[in-house]
Formats: sequence, structure tokens, C-alpha cells
Amino acid sequence: MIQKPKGTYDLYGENSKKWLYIKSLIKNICETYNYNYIKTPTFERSELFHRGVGDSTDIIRKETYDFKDRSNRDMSLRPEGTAGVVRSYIENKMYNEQIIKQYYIGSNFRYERPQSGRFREHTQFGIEVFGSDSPIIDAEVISIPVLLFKMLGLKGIKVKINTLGDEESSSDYKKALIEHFKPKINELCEDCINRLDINPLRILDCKVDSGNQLLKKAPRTIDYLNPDSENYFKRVLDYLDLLEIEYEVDPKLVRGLDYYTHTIFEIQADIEGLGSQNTLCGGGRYNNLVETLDGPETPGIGFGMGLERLLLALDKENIDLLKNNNIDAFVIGIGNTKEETFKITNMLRVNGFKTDMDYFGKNISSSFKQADKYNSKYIIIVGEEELKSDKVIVKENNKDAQELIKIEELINYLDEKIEN
RNA sequence: GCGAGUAUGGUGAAGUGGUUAACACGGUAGAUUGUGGUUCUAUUAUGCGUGGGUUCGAUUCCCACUACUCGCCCCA
Repeated sequence: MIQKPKGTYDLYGENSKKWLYIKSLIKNICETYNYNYIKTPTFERSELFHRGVGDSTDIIRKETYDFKDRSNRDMSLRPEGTAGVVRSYIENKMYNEQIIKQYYIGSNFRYERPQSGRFREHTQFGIEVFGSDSPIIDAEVISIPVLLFKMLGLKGIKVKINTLGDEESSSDYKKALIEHFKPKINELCEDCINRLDINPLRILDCKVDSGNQLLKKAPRTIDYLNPDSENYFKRVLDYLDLLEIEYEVDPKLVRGLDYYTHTIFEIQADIEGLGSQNTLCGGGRYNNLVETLDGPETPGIGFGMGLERLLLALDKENIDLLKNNNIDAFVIGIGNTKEETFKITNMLRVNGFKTDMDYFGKNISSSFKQADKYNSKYIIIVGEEELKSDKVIVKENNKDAQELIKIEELINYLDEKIEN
């Protein structure tokens, strides 16, 4: 038997209903904020990710799915969403508009060992905004996942925020970090020793050394901000206050992708059972990325959110997304009425009623069971006797009373009933 | 890349070196050939991840492989 590839999953049954529900909620929220849907290819030239995401990141160094196509071009399945959207922004010259606000939902691929809340193919909902360096946009971008989690009823959500400042600030900060760590680098783990040269920021994120005094005494980003960067960060926080979004400034927060500048943030769910996979959403500002990928100087900001992880969190919290999971009508035929049953079912469907029918000619008892399973609001019985006068029996589920309704009046009848 | 654990029907699982592999859920049929969700009855794995070994005999013991799960690293 052929099995699915490691780290992938099949979406079906109840889970696919939850999935579609979340997707439609995301769509509605994004439309409310006036964001436009964008879809970019699932694979791109490998170079895009090397230059965009950064050669020093773990994602690029050891987690991409790389392959050569039949013309021997280097391709990669996308490991994250931002680089492709930026490429599209530049290639389609969207910079002719002053501001572009977009959202996407799509698969990302990373070659990792799977575990709870982590897959080799996972889906991210993300948004990217180009063209504005207003701190209002930072607050708006953060407010979107916060609203989504709130609408889903997710508790224990924590927004963590930090800033890297502009290029000057973060380069000053990196120097300070190297100076701080270099003399005693041997006290740290092997990974951190490597990180010192590749990306010293990531040492702060190390969990092996998190108890080490060297880390606790490490310089803090916010102490190395130049006045402009400091002022910018303050305004972002002010706007978050204005929207009454709770947050926690975490000077040690850093991210695994190289392109970030200024604001970076993570949203974590403090939920038992999520373990270290508790980051539901991460993002930040990337004011140099468009230029890095050969576009005009353009500020940008965005986030990515793992839908599998979100679903897992909702599951752990016992949040039921399927409250309205039912159909309007189930049609049961009795006797030799298969054609009429199918026809009436079709009539209901064409008129917008969620309808199903018994396809097997089972006995009535079984058909009623089936109707219950689908949680049908109404049961329609098509019997030979009633058909003689062009009528069917309509029964509200769970009630004994039933009515004889003319087939031509059936739609109006159900319309009125279901409206109420 | 490193570490630990698990592998028995559609699902959750119990179990044993030796003729019929518990139990529960789900499925199907019937009691009820025109009215249900309760109940009752029957039925539902020639099979215990794959390959090899030990043995008179292996689902059970041993080895390898594979898959899955959970940690670490990293990330969504």
C-alpha cells in the first residue's frame, strides 16, 4: 500500500469542515480590512528564497525541498510565503499603486522531522502590506490575527513584540552582541558558537543556553535604537494601545528569517499540550526586502500563521467550530418513487436548500437514521399514495407532527419555515 | 541532524508460545415490507506493520527494516 509522505496529512471528514470554516472566517476578516487575495506559485526559482529569506537561516540551509526541473533549473518548494509575494509585487509592478494590502492562504514546505503541530507541508495564512511605513499599518497588521483569535474564542493569547530598529540601529546592536559574546563564547553551546558569525541575534533565541548569565546580561535591542527607530517603535505601541490590544515587549524576541527590520512580533497561545509549537503567528516589518529582490525601495510588513497549529489549539481548547453543521432537508422515498425522490431533491438543491437523499432504497428506519446523522432540519417523505395528488409529507425533525404539502408549494413552505 | 516510544479490523483498544483473537464504537441486515433517533438480535480481522531467525508450532521471543508518535534543534 502506498502511504502519504512523511509529515503530510489528508484533510477529510469533520476536519475539512473546520478547515473551510476557518478559511471563510479569514476571508471575511480580510475583506473587512480591505485586503486583496493573492496566490503565487507553490515553487519558485531557488535563488528567490536564498536572497529573500537569507542564506544564513536554518530554513534555507537545511529545510528546503530543492529540485531541478527538466530544463535543469534550480527550483524550491516555497518554505514561506513572503518571498513569493514580494517577487510578484515587483514583477507585476504593483508599486505603481501607493499601497498594496494582500493576503494569501497556501502550502509551505520544510524538510523537518514532524511532530505535534509541525508538518513538512503546512498551510499558512499570511498578509503582506507594501508601500507604507506608517506605524498605523504595524498596529493594523497585528490587529488582524488578534481579531481572528478573538472571533474563534481562543483564550490565552499573548502578543510578543520587539524591534530591531533600522539598518543603523541593528548593525550597531549586532556589533554590541558580538563584543559581548565573543570573549566567553566557549561557555555557550556549539550551535551558538556558529551563530556568532552567521547571525548573532539568534543566540538570544537559543533554548539550550537560555539560563546562561551571558544571555541574561546581553545587550538589549531597545538600548541600541537610534532616535528615529526608538520613536517609531513607541508609536507602534501607542497605536496598539489605541486599539486596546494587549502586548508584551520582549527585547529578546528575534525571528528566524533575515529580512526583518523594525517591528517584529509573535503571537503565542498559552495552551496546555501545544508544547514548544505554541507560536501560532509570527511576522514583522521588512523595509529592505523589496530592494534586496531588485525592486524599488519600498517598505513592507506582514505575518504568517500556521492553520494546522491554529486548528490544534482550538482542538485543545475544545472549541467547537461545527455548531451549525446540518442540512436543511433529507428526502426519503417509499415504494417505487426513486425518480420523484431524486427530482424533488434536485429541486430543493437548485433552490438553495442543503439537501441529501437516500440513495440505497433502504427501509424507512434506516433512512431516518441517516437523516439524523446529517442533522437534517426537515425530513421529506415521497410516498406513492401522496404522489397521486402531487403531495409529499414534510416533517420537522424530532417532532411527531407532519404535513401534506403540494410539491409546487414545497419551496415556499420550507422558505418560510427555515427563515423563522 | 540527535534522542525516546509504539506498531493487532473502518475507529478506540484487550490479549496469548499451541485448535474459535476479548470488549466498545462505527457499518450492514432484521424485529418494524409506509414513519425514526431508545431497545433487542444477527453479522462485521482465514488476521495481529514488512522481511528474516529461534521453535514441532510465532500475532506473542530475537534481529533488521519501514512507518507512525513524542521530545530536542528550528519554526507556523
